[in-house]
Amino acid sequence: MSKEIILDNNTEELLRKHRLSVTESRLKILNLFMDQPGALAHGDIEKKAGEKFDRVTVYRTLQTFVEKGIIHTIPTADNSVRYALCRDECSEGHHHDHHVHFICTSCDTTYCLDDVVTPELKLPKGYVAQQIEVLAKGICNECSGK
Amino acid sequence: MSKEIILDNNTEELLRKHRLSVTESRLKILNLFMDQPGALAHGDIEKKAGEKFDRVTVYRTLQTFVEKGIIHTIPTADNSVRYALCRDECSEGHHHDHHVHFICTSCDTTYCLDDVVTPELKLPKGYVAQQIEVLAKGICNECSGK
DNA sequence: GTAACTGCAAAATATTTGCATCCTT
DNA sequence: AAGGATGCAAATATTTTGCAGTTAC
Repeated sequence: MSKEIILDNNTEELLRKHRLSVTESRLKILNLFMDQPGALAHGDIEKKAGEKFDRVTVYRTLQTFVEKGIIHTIPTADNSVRYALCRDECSEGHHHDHHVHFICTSCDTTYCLDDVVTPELKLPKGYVAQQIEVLAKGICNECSGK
Repeated sequence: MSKEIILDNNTEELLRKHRLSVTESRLKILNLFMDQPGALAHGDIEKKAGEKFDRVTVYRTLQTFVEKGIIHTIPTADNSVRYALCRDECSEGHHHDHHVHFICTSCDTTYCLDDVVTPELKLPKGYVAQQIEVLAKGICNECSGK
């Protein structure tokens, strides 16, 4: 149906832009990221996709996307690894993740707050920062309004 | 037997303060943390301890220490989990990790920069931060001087 | 002596690799 | 047609659990 063509348009273009062949798994996984505001863990993807693809494919797809700069990992204090879409400024092998990540302690959603700028840090003498990540925990927009 | 109370004084006292029984594994693992400025991953501990204790003991000891507020986990973007000593303000079930963590891309040491204050963040409307973690990557004091 | 801790074995999870087959270009 | 991607099987690695023996208090 025509609905699928429109839906896939974005993602397909994104894949081509990164010189990746357009496959069903990649389109579907990419759509999962597009369809929701937060970040996804490996497990989420297996579940949400309705156990459609192999676990190994998910691993390899995520790894490819990270390498190509389509998604990035979000640091978390617990062991879990979460992935989120990169903004346009990210390019292969060189992420610009200067936005803030926000984890809601109520609904457990992880957001990339693209518009929140990472503040300046005064580091002790001798320390030179190349990249700064900010990870905020608290109550998100959705949950605080209810 | 009566132990070398003086040597173990620091770590032993710390364990007692948290009402943990003082055992050899706990003393040794705690000493590993005391003896170096950075953070340790589970694997580091197994290695540094000279394969003295069981892997399971390390898992359980680290978990106990985290629960009691003796150490805390440090978020990292790669999958690894690292642990570092908490400052005095940390108490059971309630960490005050408002200092900055710094990972040196040269020597791969993780530091807790206790004196660097986490800056204020302006979050979008509806978002309320309860805890903010800052993770800086770059060149550390040691490495930049060489 | 009792409760808590450790170490071994084994189970449960998570991640990686090899290879034959299928799909994209 | 050629190269890359997928899926299955299996190898590794990581983390958890149960339980018997040991240690701390």
